[in-house]
Amino acid sequence: MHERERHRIILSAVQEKPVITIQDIAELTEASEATIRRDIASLHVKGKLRRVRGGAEAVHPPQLTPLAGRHFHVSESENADKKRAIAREAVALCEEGDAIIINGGTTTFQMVHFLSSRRLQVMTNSFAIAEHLVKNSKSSVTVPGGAIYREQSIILSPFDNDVTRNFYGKRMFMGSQGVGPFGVMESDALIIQGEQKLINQADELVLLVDSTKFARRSSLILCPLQRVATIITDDGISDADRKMVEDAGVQLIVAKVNQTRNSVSVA
Amino acid sequence: MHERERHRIILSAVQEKPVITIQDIAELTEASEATIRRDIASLHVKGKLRRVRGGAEAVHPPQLTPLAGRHFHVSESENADKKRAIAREAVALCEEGDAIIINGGTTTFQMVHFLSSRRLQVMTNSFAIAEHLVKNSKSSVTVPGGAIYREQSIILSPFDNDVTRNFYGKRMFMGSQGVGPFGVMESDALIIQGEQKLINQADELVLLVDSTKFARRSSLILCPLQRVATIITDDGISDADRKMVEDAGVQLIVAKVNQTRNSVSVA
DNA sequence: TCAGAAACGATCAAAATCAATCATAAAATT
DNA sequence: AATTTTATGATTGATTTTGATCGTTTCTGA
Repeated sequence: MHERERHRIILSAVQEKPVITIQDIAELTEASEATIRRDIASLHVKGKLRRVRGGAEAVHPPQLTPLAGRHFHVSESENADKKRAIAREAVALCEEGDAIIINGGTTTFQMVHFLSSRRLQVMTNSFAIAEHLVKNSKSSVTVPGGAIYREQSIILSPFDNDVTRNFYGKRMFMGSQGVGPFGVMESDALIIQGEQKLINQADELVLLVDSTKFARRSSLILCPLQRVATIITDDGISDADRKMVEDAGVQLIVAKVNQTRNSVSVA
Repeated sequence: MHERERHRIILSAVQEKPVITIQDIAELTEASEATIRRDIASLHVKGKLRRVRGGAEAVHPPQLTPLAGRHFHVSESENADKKRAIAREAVALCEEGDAIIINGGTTTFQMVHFLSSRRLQVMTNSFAIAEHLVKNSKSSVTVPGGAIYREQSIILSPFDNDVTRNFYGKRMFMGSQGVGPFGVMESDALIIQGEQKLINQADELVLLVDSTKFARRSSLILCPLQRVATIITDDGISDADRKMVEDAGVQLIVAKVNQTRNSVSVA
């Protein structure tokens, strides 16, 4: 067996299991342990994996991330204050007992903080949101069936016959990658697939986007702007964008970012 | 078992329960207590957990779980060592890549510890199991759609049209309230409803019950004993019960509970 | 307070793993 | 074809890890 082939096997093995032993690979490749050690050492200096006593482990620690997915987290922290202010307004729209749908996303995730003292009927395809609400609220929580995608923390099924059909929401809350006159845009086809299903189950769509999203464009159009009943954004929105939204007949709610608590602003 | 793998298990265990004992981990990892002490000391200086007398605790404060199911947790601690030994045998039946179904329950939940270093395709109606596997394993995780019941940590839908139908498992692992010649018994009608759906999606049923369950009777019969392919229990099972199981044509696996460390048994 | 139990730290021997070396086989070069 | 280079496997001794033991400390319950 050639060196490259062994390396391929080693790297693929290290992806599958958090740690692999020298012996495992030696057996797998029918090479001697000495050779495997050299291979691992070589891959280690190339940064393809990390060498540990007894074997090797993946460079990306696949392990516990408090919520789900590192990607989810970094993106979560950007514009966190804006997103939080927007989320507060979103929750303010809800009355006790309402049935609502929350589509997964970093902005909509912020809603959980304000939902903890509420009692609603929530359907969400976000595993992270469901987890948080189950633990920290009195709301009833419903999820669609399907596989859990760690990166986006989304539950998604390729099938049409899931319980999503049996849920009806007064409102559906969703974020997006970008908004323009052409409609609501997303970049991930996977996400769109799940969103489409939910959209049909709600009367009103409420879009949660920070003001930077009006400048962003993305590749895939989720739905036309007219389908959206309300957009909630922050006070960084431009007059042009404001007009664009209102021309489309969409209600606009602008959340003040610094206003909330600790009004110790420099004023 | 290798150092990294042990560390993974320890961290995953400390996350699930606020505090874990040295013995628990020693049993879980089949390593000596001395080694676990060293591991904990090492993880302590790395700041991954906090070392306390008798074991370790999560570095993050226990985090109030007002509704996360206290019932679930207390019941979990009863017969924990037996349940864990049984769960170990259950996971040992699985081969890499297998598609399996895990029905929610306190005994089956113990399987997650041994699954953390495996890569399987898991379908489960237990929110707690799904949560743990998503965070601490590389297995693919699929859940049925429905409402989340906090008390049992179960996802349940009254509808028939969920994605459960689209999942097939080589084996289904389940616990139960009681076992007798009449069949497998449960007390909660809600649980039965969800279990019935899953049972039809698996070739083999594997029943995980500690030996006390053979004496317990319950009101509702889930399925006849003949439907079960394998029963895994602990070494407290009586000869009569053993015979009863074998007469029904069910394979019996007896997990040794105290076998692992400190073989200072009275011989 | 005291005795027994449990947990701890230190120590040592055994086992596992590693690094270094060398001989051989394969590959590449001349 | 001859020779150099490289890769591999085996061996040996060093290093690290592990498990068991023992004496000490800490906890627990009477």
